[in-house]
Amino acid sequence: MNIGTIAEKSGVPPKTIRYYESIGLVRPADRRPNGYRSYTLFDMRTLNFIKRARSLGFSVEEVRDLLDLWQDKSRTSAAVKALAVRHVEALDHKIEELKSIRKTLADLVKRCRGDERPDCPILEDLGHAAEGGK
Amino acid sequence: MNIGTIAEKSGVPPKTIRYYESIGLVRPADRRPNGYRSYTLFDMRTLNFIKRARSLGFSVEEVRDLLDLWQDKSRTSAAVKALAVRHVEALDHKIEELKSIRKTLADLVKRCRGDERPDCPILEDLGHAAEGGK
DNA sequence: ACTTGACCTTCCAGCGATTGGAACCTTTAT
DNA sequence: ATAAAGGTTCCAATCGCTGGAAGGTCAAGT
Repeated sequence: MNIGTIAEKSGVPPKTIRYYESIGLVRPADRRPNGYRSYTLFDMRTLNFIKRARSLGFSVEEVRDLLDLWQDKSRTSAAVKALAVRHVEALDHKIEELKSIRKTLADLVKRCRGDERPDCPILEDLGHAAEGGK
Repeated sequence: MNIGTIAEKSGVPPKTIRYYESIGLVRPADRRPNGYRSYTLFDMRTLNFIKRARSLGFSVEEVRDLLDLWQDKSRTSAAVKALAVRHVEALDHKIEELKSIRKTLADLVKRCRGDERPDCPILEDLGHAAEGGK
């Protein structure tokens, strides 16, 4: 399988696959006599694993750890769970942060008339943060 | 006021202030005879405005637009509101995305025993995404 | 046989928003 | 006199790709 084929089948672009190889996230692909990378179904599974893990918001370094655990038959599920729990906590933190921002901004938006006049509570908040915030 | 002083007072690090100047987000600071940047209270207000806007999640480009509107006395509050509404929508989108990820992952975590044994629904999900996802 | 187009290769650069560090100059305090 | 603390510039790194240039290879059509 050439890189274009596995890219299409896995949904991971060729550029990204080469990038993953360059940072050692996937093992270097075998090469054909012409220099083309040659992929197997094993590589497909790995790419799908990575893609899924990335879509769940794990960083590339976390994915590296997850791949290690995946391949390590003597792993403990506790180790995997610990990694995942940390990530859920990070997600919770981020969500709360965004919700707080959203609330502040939505309040300002609600108080802004949004007409042709220049006075606007949004700009006032940003401008007066000088006094209020410090 | 030297850059260190305004940095401390505004909470924007010197490095960041110079960066903002380099991308034209703030006007180039006046220079003293020795080459040091010299700041005024006007600059303080601008930096505070930027800091507040950034803390509300506006991108630097959005902050640029907001600064323009702030300085433009003939602006309409409708223009400001439109910008803010777009940003609230972007926040909502991001929050929903993270919540969805969090839910998926929290379910997997719940189903993982987290003991000394190797079998783990989290790794199973990631590994079998190959068949399930495609 | 030749050409076109689609693939593959490598390497370098850029995105966003800083931040760190090196190498150097100036001011302030001891 | 000297050392610490501040300022200056410029280049590089972060994270996770992605785009583009310059070139080699392959399969199909004329």
